[in-house]
Amino acid sequence: MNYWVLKSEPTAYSIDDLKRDKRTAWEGVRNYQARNFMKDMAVGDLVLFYHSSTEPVGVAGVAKVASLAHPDESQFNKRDHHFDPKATAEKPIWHCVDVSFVHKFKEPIPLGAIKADPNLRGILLAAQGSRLSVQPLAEKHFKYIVDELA
DNA sequence: GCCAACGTTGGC
DNA sequence: GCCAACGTTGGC
Repeated sequence: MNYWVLKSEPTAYSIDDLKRDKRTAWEGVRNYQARNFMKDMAVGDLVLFYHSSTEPVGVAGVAKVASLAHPDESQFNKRDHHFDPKATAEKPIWHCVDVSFVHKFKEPIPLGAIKADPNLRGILLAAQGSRLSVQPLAEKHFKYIVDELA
């Protein structure tokens, strides 16, 4: 079992939206590295749901991978902001997994607390210039955040 | 709103 | 295949 971080701007899609929807396709990722990580995901993998561009930025809760990667439908939709003219149904370019809601933390764990914690040294989330919206996460870091910080 | 970091594009 | 220009991300 593997662990991951998924970032989202809460104005676009928040953990409350996921709580309401229970499950959603994680569409709109348009970065090859992030896409490749989603292809590596397995059903049941656990995910930290991270809120970016908000106050405070940080981990808002836990989600779970609910499907293997499948073609991201938004790449085919001309009206969608994430439309990709180079993608075809036969040769889709972008893939996404479904994720389901697990838990929302009472208070989000601020990025600052994650950066300051020596137990989380090396976590990709705290790395300088870490813009990737889908990131792998060490099991020990996942457990520490959920068990000790949440 | 600024800007550093990073990814992508495209001319050569 | 290099690399400058450009676009995007995302913390601050």
